[in-house]
Amino acid sequence: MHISLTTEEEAYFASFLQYKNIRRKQFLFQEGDVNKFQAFVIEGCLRSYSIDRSGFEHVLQFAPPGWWIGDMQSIITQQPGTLYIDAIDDTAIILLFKSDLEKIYTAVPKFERFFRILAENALATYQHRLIGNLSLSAKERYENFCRLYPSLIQCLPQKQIAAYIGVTPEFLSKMLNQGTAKK
Amino acid sequence: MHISLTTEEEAYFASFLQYKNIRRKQFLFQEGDVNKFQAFVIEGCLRSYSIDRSGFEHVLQFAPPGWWIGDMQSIITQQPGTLYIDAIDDTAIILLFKSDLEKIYTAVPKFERFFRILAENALATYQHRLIGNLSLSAKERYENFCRLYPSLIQCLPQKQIAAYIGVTPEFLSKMLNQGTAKK
DNA sequence: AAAAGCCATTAACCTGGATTAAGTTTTTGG
DNA sequence: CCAAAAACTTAATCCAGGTTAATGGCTTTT
Repeated sequence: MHISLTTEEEAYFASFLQYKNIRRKQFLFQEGDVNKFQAFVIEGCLRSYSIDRSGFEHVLQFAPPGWWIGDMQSIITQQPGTLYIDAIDDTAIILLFKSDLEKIYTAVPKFERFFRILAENALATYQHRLIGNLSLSAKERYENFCRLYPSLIQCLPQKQIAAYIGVTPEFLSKMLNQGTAKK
Repeated sequence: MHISLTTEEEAYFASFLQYKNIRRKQFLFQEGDVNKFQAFVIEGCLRSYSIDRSGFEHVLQFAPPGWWIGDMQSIITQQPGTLYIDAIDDTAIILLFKSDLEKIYTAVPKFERFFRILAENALATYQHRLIGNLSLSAKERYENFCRLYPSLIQCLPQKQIAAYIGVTPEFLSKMLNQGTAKK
């Protein structure tokens, strides 16, 4: 994806990767920690979210297989983060530490390109979601969600979807059950 | 900022920059165009926004001096964009074309780093704003806005601020005038 | 200097979604 | 396999913020 590597470059990169398993409901990262790595999901699913002062969760991102996740603000500044990241299912991930990534950038500048492209794509995705949150109704945001994460609709508790699109679980339930004509 | 350059590198980079002036209310970019450049603001102020199907504007970004602006989605994919970009005041900008930027990346890989860091910072900013839109009241979003763009509060019409924080101009006006004790 | 817009304000009324508080079903961990 | 915890549903009530519309002050255009 995005760049092509020699076998040595691949091996060099792979030498920094750390494999890890996380059990359902366990935390990878909590508010107040300094986030020192990005995580790449191989199997299962992670989520990042914040908890507001009333105790409600707001989901920033789900990470099914193939997605990267981390508390970007904290990774960049190396200050304590504001997000939580935990596992929705038992999950297998690869960790890539910021300190290693900096070595990699120096040794193989091609990786700057790879992560630049990654960041630019993510940026465009968040801009699109923000516009959606400013201009669309709850139902339309739900439909967008279904388009973005088709694999997750079946396996995700409704309240997680509610926390992503920005409504209460009660409202989402009402919304889904009144489009349905009932005998 | 972010990287250090030799004088040759600086000159090489500068050779691609195109200076341009835009008059207040004129468009730099419109929905349906393919965005072929990023713009860097030297003086004045630009804004990017979308128009929803009811005709309401939603501001994605303001760009006072020192900020970059563009329709990221369109720049990446080179497909027609969904945003509008216009000038709030008479504005001086520098254009950097995507096609030139690709040459620059190849010639001086350091620039990959520069724009990676730029994209990562922007990404963290949008994540933060999204969390705010999910968890904060209109008044708190207004206060955040004042913190983010202190230089703009005075010179920006209220309806633009409303379109950024996600409320109607009528509601913003009500909100601002009822905290104030009158006589 | 009249006309035409644009912007801010105010006020009465409306509504999408929140809150609260049950009750029911499903999941899960032991 | 069972008890407890999560997750989902329903319904009544409430409210932040939207809608509509009228008014008056600026600014721009002619």
